[in-house]
Amino acid sequence: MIDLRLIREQRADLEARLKTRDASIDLSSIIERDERRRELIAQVETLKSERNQGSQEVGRRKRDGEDASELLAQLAELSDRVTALDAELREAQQEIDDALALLPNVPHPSVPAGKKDDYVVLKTVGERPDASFPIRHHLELAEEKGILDFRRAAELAGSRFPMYLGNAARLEMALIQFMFFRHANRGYEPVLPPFLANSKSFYVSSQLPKFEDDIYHCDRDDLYLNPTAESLLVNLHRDEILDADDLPKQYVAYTPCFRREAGGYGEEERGLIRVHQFNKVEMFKFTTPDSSYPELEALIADAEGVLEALGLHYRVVLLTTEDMAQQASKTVDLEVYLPGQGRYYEVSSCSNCEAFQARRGNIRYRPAPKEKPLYVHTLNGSGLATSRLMAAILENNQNKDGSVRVPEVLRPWVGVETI
RNA sequence: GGAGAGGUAGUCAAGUGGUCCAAGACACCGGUUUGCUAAACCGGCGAGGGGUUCACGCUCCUCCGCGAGUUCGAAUCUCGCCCUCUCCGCCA
Repeated sequence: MIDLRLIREQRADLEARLKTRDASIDLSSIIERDERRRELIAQVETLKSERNQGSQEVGRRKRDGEDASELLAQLAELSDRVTALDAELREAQQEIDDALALLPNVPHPSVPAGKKDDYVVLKTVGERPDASFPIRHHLELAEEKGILDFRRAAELAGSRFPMYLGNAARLEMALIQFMFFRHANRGYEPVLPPFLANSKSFYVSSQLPKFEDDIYHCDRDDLYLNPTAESLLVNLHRDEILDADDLPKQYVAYTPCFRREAGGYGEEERGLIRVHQFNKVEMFKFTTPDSSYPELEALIADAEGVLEALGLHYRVVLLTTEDMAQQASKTVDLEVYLPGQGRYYEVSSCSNCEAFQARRGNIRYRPAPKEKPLYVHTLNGSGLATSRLMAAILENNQNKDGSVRVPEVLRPWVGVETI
């Protein structure tokens, strides 16, 4: 969430920047409630101070055997007023918190203002595959080979759940292993977190309260299924004050990801493009504020390294203000080209959330001994999501006879050169 | 799931209704002494919020797992919940 003090002190500038994300944003009601809140604080604290002094006087009189009955009556009345004002204050605070929870993060100045399609292509790497023969859609090809079976998966769980069989299962596990160990061997602490978590955790990541419809919920236990390990990893240091010397702290996790995709999807997202369950290797960093943007560049480079190692053609895209997730200040996507679809698809999203999540999760660091703790910056990046990678490999590495070349780096796990 | 014990500041830990405005120790920071290191001694040392100040600061409120309640007053009493440990049950 955004710092309330900043809203109070730099309202005009802040509001202008937020409107580039959502033109309907208006900070006036938050400002008014904050003024009311501070008035109440001043009143209630004066009364509490009086009450505390009075109560101490009661204690003294009782010890000294003096009469305190008149004072007690006054204090009882005082205490009632405190209770009433406290309730009013709580309400004002809650209204402010609720409003703040829905505001998006302030976009970084380098982020282009505009709609989804106004994205900026920062660079393009590699070449599209040789189109001397018609490339087949990954779904047709995989079903023909019997290595992807959505029909049987639907019997188990409904539509849009994948079932990998045989060489697809091997390839999927190989991708996970390859990416997980690659990052783990390059300075990211490996983590296998719980795959379910409570509402507080998803509030910190900012999936809640705004995007509740997008995630699965287990009613009986009041737990949510992980939609992205970002949500889990950001909670790793919740309510902690980290040592400046330990920053940046960087982690890599493997988790399955579950998404309801409540909005639905069209024909162009057949197959593995948009599914309720997919596997993802996620990178996450906790950094100091002044190093978070250099760390974002490093994060993007680490994600790119995977695509380069797999030999896939991709481009790097800077998202616009309207297209970013609520918590992000700046987001760069890696998009891989799928010749079967004739377009690029996101396989990684790397964001700097600055202090937005840190403030929600109370994640701080101490710049130097004795100095006041400050909020860290948090960054997340897929490194990468497997389902679309699988589609990318099936389409990009296709041979004329329908066989598929297994990328060199995955062969130790897959065990064969072609599928 | 059942029974019991517990949760206090960075760590350990005292505290069972009123100078608790949370003792003490360790760790950490500064200083004194000192061939060096160490030790000893002295001092400092939690967080959030409000007010005030150019600022250093001063001042008030809140926080003893979380949330309600009783009371003039709660770390302390009551209720609910969460977590940890031990034992039992179940189980990959």
